[in-house]
Amino acid sequence: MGAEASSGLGNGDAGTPAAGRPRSGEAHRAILDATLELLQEVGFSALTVEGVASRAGVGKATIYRRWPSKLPLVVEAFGQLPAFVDIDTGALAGDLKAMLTRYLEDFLSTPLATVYPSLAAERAHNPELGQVLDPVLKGRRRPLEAALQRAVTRGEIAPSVDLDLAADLIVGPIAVRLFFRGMKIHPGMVDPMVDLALDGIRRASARTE
Amino acid sequence: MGAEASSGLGNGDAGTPAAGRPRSGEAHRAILDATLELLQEVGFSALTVEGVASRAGVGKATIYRRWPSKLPLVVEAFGQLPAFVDIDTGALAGDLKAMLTRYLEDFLSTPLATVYPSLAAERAHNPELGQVLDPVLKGRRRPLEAALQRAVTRGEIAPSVDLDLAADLIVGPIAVRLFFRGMKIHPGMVDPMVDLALDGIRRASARTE
DNA sequence: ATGATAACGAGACGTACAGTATCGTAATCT
DNA sequence: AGATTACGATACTGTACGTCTCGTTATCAT
Repeated sequence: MGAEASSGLGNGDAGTPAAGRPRSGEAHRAILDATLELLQEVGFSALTVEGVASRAGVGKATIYRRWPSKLPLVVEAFGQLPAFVDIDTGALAGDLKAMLTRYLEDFLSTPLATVYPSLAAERAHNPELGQVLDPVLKGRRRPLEAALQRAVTRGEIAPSVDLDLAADLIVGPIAVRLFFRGMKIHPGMVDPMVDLALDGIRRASARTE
Repeated sequence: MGAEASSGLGNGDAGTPAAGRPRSGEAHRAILDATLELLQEVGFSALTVEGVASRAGVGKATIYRRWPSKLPLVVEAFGQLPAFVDIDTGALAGDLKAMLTRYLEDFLSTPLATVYPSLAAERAHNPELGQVLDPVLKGRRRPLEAALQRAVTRGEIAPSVDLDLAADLIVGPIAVRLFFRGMKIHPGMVDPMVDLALDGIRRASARTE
């Protein structure tokens, strides 16, 4: 366990002299866990640092020693939420449908639906957040891009297609409905959505090949 | 003070019993204007009701007499921001490209980019907001749906196409890039985006017609 | 061992702001 | 004229951020 691939801002470790008592990894994890729990229970805007400290059994200073404010804490907690999982079915349509269906399930069992738009809202008015957030978001999309890249290799779509735009075309309708329109997306809705987007992408392939 | 009462048309409310001093339409507008100004200047999360009252030259009670909390105030101010403007060029692609280009311009000159995701974030955790917001959002989309409907009438796309989904497919990539990825969308980017989405929609037409 | 250093949980503190309540005043109705 | 209600202003309560100071504890250097 552990496998702390995402320790984030953690101490870069390079020859840290480390005088004095070292920071407690246990407290670190307890804080992130409490943050995720509370995000799920009360949502982002009602989340308080005092509540996190209390839930984690930690002093407020212990939180502020690690994160300068509430926002970066939430960003790091967000980074631990499930992202796209790469599924290789051998065909693009199958990959996308499986991956999106899986991702939608995660939305029901995690605070993703609350945290995602909150971070988007904050970044609109806080450019620094974007710099912290973008690498995380990029990592979360990677499996999607991998599936598209496989389709290119397979010859399913032309190399000339803008894969970044294609990914946005596929994810776009879901994001709009989920976040802006507040619709709950029926799993059965995924297939027609993917088909519609894929038709556009394939057509673009046919035209430019 | 105020020498308002400018002229006649008070509130011509039909049959308002209206005992006592009537509410000042001038204050109402000043509040909404101040809200929009401050949304643009400091963004949603830094907007305070006290700041709005001060900017509008109004007491806080005057605001809370009209709106039960900060959120509905912002929703109403949001409703006054520019939405899609229907442009009829005679062809769907032209309509959409013109409308989206125009809309993107509005994003640079209004607080839309800040307010939109903030409301989306709030609704995720506050169902009541959705009920207030949905009619507003629906109204803002209407020109988009009108253009798609014209295309159906014209025979450009099949009546069997899910126009609601089609609209989301067109708007989706822009929303994702604008709000979640924080990209600034070059006007020249609109055409390929519309083309890609439209290819999918037309293909669906060809298949089911 | 012994001391220097720094993190720990707890919580007091100052500041800011939401939302309510209360002023005295001003506008409108009967 | 009197009743009623909104007005701007401002005091008030409650909550939460972010800072700071406690006494304590863990780790390093000597």
